[in-house]
Amino acid sequence: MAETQPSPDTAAAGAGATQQKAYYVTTPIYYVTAAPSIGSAYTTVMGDVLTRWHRQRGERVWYLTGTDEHGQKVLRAAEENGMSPQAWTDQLVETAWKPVLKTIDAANDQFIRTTDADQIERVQEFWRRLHAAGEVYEGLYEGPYCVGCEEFKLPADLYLEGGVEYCRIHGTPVDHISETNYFFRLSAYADRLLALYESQPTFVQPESARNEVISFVRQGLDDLSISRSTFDWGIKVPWDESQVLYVWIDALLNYVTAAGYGTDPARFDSLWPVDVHLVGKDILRFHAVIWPAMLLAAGLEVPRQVFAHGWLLVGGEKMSKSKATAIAPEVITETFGSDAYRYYFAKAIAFGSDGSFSWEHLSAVYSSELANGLGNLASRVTAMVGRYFDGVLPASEADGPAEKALADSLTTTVERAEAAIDRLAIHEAVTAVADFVSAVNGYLTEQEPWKVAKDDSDEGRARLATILYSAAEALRAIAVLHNPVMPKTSGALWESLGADALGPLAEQHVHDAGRWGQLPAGSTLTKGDALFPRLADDDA
RNA sequence: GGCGGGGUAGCUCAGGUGGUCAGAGCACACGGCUCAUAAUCGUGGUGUCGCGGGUUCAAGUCCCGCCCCCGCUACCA
Repeated sequence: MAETQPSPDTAAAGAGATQQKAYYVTTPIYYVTAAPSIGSAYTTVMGDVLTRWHRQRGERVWYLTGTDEHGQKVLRAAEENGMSPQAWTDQLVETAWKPVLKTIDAANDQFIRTTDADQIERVQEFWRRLHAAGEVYEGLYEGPYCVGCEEFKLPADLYLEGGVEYCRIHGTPVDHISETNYFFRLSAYADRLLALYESQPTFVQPESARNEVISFVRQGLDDLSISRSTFDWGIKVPWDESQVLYVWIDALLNYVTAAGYGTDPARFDSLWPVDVHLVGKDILRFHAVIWPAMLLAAGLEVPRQVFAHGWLLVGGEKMSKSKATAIAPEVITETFGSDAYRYYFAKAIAFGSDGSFSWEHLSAVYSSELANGLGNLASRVTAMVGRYFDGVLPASEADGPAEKALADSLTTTVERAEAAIDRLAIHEAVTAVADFVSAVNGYLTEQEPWKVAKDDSDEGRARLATILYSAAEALRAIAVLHNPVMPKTSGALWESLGADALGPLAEQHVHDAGRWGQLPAGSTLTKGDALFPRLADDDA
């Protein structure tokens, strides 16, 4: 996989050209302590649907994902596996994190690693500047330290007994020690952050996330320790090589490094500020508090939005690796394919809320909506055009109220979906299209083309032609509108409709998808393999 | 403890400024149809809207109390 895949329009812009600001979206940089689960893949899929949708509006888009590889946990995992941390992350990234992008069919434009030489250099430069500007000072970090763990502990990792704090892992009393660290003057930014949340109300979304962030900052902010001296797997503090930067403090900067900060001003101007940082709500604070403060300190623009999605719940609980409820994406795609995988997560879970995952639900959605709904619709339409018109799409000559209603329904569908995408209500956008699929199935059942086909009169033939043309035209729009969610299936549908005359599917703009009558008469329709094969009993 | 979110049909969830707000999808039952992946379309029931009080002509919808679940309450990411 290429680190950077310039999109066609990037290349077309040419050197020196003033580029339109791209719609820039990021996933978190995933922490590589283990292989990816459907939890991390969920974020990537949602970002992928969102960015594919924007691309299909004809916008210039940049979609970034990547991995976060420093810190004590990674170091420890590497040691447990008898490897150097670099070798450990190298193999995990290559064998697990990059391949999962293919598994879920993500079309990211770039993949950044926090261990990339470029990233390291930019991070050091960034902090050198803040240090020089007086935003960083040397201080004492004090906290409970467990000798057994060889690390500072969090309050949650301790229990109190007889007024003494014990480490939960070792059951031994912790020491209170201090080390010299460097601190970022985060406390100085509380007011500016609150002003930001106020003046840019959608900076943190959804509302529940915004409220949590605001209430957190209102409590006041302490300065942030940004360096560690007890281990060395990290980026060296540029003015004090005995310390490494705290992992988040280097990781967050990936979003600007990837955009060309400090290396490519023109590129940076065309990408920054980021339009949306997609994050899980567990890492909201880093993105909604610390990150904008860092940017403000550096005199850079803050993100336009940080959007926190919910947990995937399995059996009512947050999916977790320790409870063995974590599911690898490929376990699902092996049975259902990447398109159904994407469709399920994009539609069945309200983006921004927690969502329940279950195999039963996944199977039910696949069967009813994809196999029986969309797949069967494509099947019946192509079969009838084949049977009654030898596979050649007839012209629509006898439009009536039913066709008008269908076309109107499509117009509404596009409006609904577009509006939903603008609010990042991705599930609503997909639902709008799914509802239209149902409407087309209803249209066919009501128009009964198989009965009209028995009428050999000119009027009968014209009516039959109109019904089948309309159904095929509706499928054309469905292919376009579902392409961001299910690119493989939509491509197959596009092909089976013989829609190539309209150009490549990816170049069909969503806002134009509702214009009725685009599919040319005379197109050759072929009934290919089932778009979504029925599940075998043991899969359901 | 404080703050925030939530407890609504078998399942997943909408609704929530008080009066067709008792809903959708799935599942289930019955009927239509037979072009299609035994698919599709229509119809139908299901619920003390967490518990107990209160305000009101009228309360899932407002007020009070209580129970339960989840998140946040800073440096694991």
